[in-house]
This record gives sequence, C-alpha cells and structure tokens, in this order.
Amino acid sequence: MTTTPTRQRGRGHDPESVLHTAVTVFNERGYDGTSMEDLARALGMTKSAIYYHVPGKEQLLARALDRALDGLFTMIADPMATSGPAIARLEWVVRRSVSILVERLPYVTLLLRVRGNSATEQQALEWRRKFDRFVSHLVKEAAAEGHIRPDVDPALVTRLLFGTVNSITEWYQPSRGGSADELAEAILTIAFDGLRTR
Amino acid sequence: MTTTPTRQRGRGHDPESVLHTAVTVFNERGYDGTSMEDLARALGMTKSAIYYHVPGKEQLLARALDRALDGLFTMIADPMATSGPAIARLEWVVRRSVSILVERLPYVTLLLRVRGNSATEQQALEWRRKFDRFVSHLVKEAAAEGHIRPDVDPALVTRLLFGTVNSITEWYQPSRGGSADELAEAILTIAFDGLRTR
DNA sequence: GTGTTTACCGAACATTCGGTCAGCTGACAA
DNA sequence: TTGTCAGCTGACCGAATGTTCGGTAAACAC
Repeated sequence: MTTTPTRQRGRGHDPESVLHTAVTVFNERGYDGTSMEDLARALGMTKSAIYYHVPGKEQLLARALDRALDGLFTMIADPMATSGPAIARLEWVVRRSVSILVERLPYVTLLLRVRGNSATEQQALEWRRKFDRFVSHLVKEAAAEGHIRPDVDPALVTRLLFGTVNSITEWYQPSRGGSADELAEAILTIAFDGLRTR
Repeated sequence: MTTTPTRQRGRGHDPESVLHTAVTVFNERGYDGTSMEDLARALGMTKSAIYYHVPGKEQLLARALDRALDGLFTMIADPMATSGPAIARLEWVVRRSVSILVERLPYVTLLLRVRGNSATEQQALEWRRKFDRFVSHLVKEAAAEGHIRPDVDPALVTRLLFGTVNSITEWYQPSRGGSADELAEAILTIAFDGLRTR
C-alpha cells in the first residue's frame, strides 16, 4: 500500500489551482484575449509546465463551464423547482440562481460570456438555452396562474428578470457588497414589488 | 469642379460599410476572437483590402466604441437629464438609454463587452464609469427626494436597473420583438411597479 | 545507493496573427 | 490614346499563438 496519493509535496500546483487561476485571468482579459503566456505569468510557472497539469487551454474552459452548468442544472432538478405553485418555484429558482452565481462567480461569469467560437462553447450555449427554456416555462406558468401581471409578455419578463440576475457578474465582488441572500432579496423585492414608493 | 465625391463607383466598400460589418463580426465572435481574415471573409474582400479603407483592427474598435459613447453622453447632456425632479429625470434617462441601445445596438453591445485589454478599451471603460457615476447620482437623488423605496441601497438599485437595461444586448433582435418604446415601457413598469399582481 | 516518479524548464514546433508593400486593373478625364 | 488614380490583389514580414519535446533536479521508494 502506498501513502495516500491525494496530495503530492510539489510546489502547490495542481489541476485545481491551475483551473482556479486560469478562470480568474479568463474573466479579466476574456478567454480569447488570454494567452498561455498570460496564464503562466499569473501562475508563476512556465507555459510548458501548465501542460503537465492540464491538457490545454480549451480543456480549462470546458472544465470551468461544466462547473457553472452543473450548479444550475442540479438546482432545477430539485423538487423545490418542480412542484408547487409556479410563483413560489420561480422565486426559489431566482434565489438559488443568485446563490449559485455568487458561490461559483468566476465560473458562471465565464459561462455568460461564451460566444460559441468552438465546439466546447457551442455545447455550453446549448445547455444555457436548455436552462433558459426551463425558466421561461416557469414564468409562463406563473403568469397563467395569475400571479404575474398579464400586461407584459412572459418571454420578455423572463429575459429581463434573468438579465437582472446575470448582470450581477458585471460588478459583484465577494469582499464588499452584501451576501447572496441579501442580493437575492433585493432583486426579488424590486422585480416583484417595484422600486416606487407608494 | 469634380463630380460629387461622396460615393465612388467602386464595389460598394467604404470605411463605413467596413466598420458596420466589422462590428457585426466582433459581436458574433468577440473582438479578440475575430481575426482580420474573418473580417475579410465577411466583407468579401482580401485582408489587405481592408487596410485601404481603415487603418487597422484597433481603430475599428475605437470608432465603434466612440459611436456608442457619443450617443450616451449626448443624452445625459440634455436638459431632460439635468433639470426637474430626479425621479422624472431617471425615468427619462432609462427610456433614452433603451432607445440608444436599440438604435446603436451593435456598437453599444461591443462597448458593454470591453474588458480593458488595450489603451483603447481602457479609455472606453473610463467613459463608461463616468456614465455610471452620472446615473448613480441620479438614483441617489431620487431616493433622497423620497420617490424610490428606502430599503434598498441606491448603489445597488443603479446596478440592477442598468443591469436590466444592458441585458437587452444579450437577446434583442431588431427584426422580431417590440420597439424600443415598448421595451422601455416594460422595463419601467417592472422596475418601478413590480411584476406581482395585486 | 539505485531506480522511479513528480514537477518543472527551455527550446523549438507549426500555425496564425495583424500589418505592409509593390504592383495590377479598369473606369474615367483630357 | 494616353495618363491618372481609386480600389484592390497576392506575396510577404516579424511577432505571437497553443502545443510538444528532450532533458533534469529534487523527492521518494526500496
């Protein structure tokens, strides 16, 4: 029996830490705007050393996108998203979406910026469309059940609602600003009850 | 006197049409993800022909960003944005922002995706921050004047409100979907009065 | 001590990048 | 008919790209 092979005594670089740093840099400069040299510099190692830990640039992207999509699809498989009044399910999905977005911020940020330039990106876009369809259906149900104002197209509501949620990635920093729960609360308050004092 | 030199009898390529196509492709593949070869293919000309009409790739970006920023800053110089009750000014700015976003969709889309990878991009980001500060101030005034609910931080309101507006670039297509006015109306309805039936 | 594995480096790879340049072409003016 | 010139082509440049490879120092196994 060998000693537990979980963690070697190397310099502290492993596939996980490479991915973490890579995603950070991808979000700063954009995936296409990031060279393997940029990554190497950020990691404090040479370009070639990256390939010891990870198969290549596109695999880094694929793994990152998987992490974001996994969070979202695990969520919408939850009974809280699939049973009960649509308006309650919608509220829950928004709340959880904000949580996931905050917990996995860099991964979800990357996902939301994908343009479809490679097979990897196109697959991610396909999953995103699947998620959008789920939410869109939810909003339509809530409208049909009479819990959402009937004078705005449900498809438009979906886009604006999740446009708002997703815009969090544009500015949120875990250090400052409120918790995910506070954020979700603010979004639900504004979206459902409105900004205006009355 | 020569004949009006406005339009030559060439193949119909001029700096304007090159810019227009370039911005379209930039938005499809991302600026960094677009090569001059890609542009040439989309334009139906060779790479080198592009350089007859336009100084280079970064200039194309700079001109596009200028077009977006020009629209936004012309707007916030308008008296409608600078005098009267803050809540009315805010409503007007949102309405006009949606209009500009729709009218100059590809240019604004490009602006919203800039990450700061070059001096050109950094300048654009600096202008964007200036615009954000203007809007942020407006929201704070509206809150101080008691027209916006006091239980959500004005800075957060600004980000979410314009996150919603900006998210239009993610899905809007001039062909289908409503007009800019209808869009603005929907956003203001949701943001100020809320989605919930009551 | 000997052999093996881990984690890395430096050089080189083919390819693609944005950009340049001499020269061609066809429409038009004189 | 000749000259001009806008508009373009194709060959090419040096630099940068993602990736591979031969080698190697240190840590570990026995």
